[in-house]
Amino acid sequence: MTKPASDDQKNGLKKGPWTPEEDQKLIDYIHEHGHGKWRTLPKNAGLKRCGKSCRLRWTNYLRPDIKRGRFSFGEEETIIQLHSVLGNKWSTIAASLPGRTDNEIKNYWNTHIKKKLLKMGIDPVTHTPCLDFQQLSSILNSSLHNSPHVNYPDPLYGMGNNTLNPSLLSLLTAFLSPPPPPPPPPSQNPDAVNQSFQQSQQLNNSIQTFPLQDNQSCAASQPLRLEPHQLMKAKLDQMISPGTANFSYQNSLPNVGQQEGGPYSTSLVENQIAHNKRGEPNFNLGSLISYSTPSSSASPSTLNSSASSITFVNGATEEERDTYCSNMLVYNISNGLNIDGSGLL
DNA sequence: AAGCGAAGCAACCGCGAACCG
DNA sequence: GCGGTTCGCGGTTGCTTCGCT
Repeated sequence: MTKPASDDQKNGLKKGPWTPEEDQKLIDYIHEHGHGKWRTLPKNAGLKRCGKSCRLRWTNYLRPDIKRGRFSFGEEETIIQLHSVLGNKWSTIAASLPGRTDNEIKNYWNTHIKKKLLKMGIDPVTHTPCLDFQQLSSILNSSLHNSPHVNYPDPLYGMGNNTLNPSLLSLLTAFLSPPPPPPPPPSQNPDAVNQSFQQSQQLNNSIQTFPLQDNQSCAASQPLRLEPHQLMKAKLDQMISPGTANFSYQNSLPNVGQQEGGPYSTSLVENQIAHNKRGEPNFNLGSLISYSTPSSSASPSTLNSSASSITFVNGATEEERDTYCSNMLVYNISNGLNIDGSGLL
């Protein structure tokens, strides 16, 4: 059965892929007359296309300022951050990425980023973890037992040299993080969009602290989340023990040690960067995490003496990320690495 | 080398907003 | 204020390419 002819076809208008000749006609016409008046443009340019098709071809493909090629790390992260604020406002997102079209970003989101977020157990719509504990546990176990690339002797450590297994900690980070506040209603106002983006940046740059609780209270409130907390605490306690941990970058990040109820001693685990076969850094989450313990002068009333806290330096500016390699999570997602950070190693 | 499915991407479609007389 | 027209956006489709068997 043949499809009925559309209005465009009845009008003798062509559909489908553009030929180089058609492209050249459109380019020549727009160079001479500028764009706009899309309705009348094709006739004036001698094209058997509808105005809509011409506009799309120009804005998505022929425009001289279009940037081609692979999305950079920064671009990908901008997309993810803006999407978490704006949702599927592709044209608004595209406005923040010079040379990229809304269509290109939309395609890239649907074919790359969305799948990888899902693979990471992150809901691409809400940008919050969508794994339950059983799924998380399953991934932890499979990473421990089945990783063909990196033989981690421990699900949370690297090769036993105080290097945290970055992927699993990123997973835990996502799993343990509270959901972000609901996004503001979408707006086409550029000022409002910029403001939303800045707020998003500020939110991401802020420090999120998750106090570790004792077993009883944790089990009582959120039994399914008990084990990761306990596990992380135990591993970090072990890692931070005197003489075994290396610290650096202490002065390079926001002052995460000054918190209400302090003073705290805060250190960042040394950032140890492996490289994959392409020579690209395979970020270690060490730079994402600081570990705080109450100093001897901390008031017991403000902080239980047996408690510790894990502080996530979640985000930071692009420059800080680039400099201190603090966003292994997004990097791994963007570069097709496995959840365990292997894949290309 | 051929067949097949998956992935990637250009292009189309429908709808709503903006514009204009 | 209203109706018609144009434009732009987001969702979807379908063709091409790639990779695996």
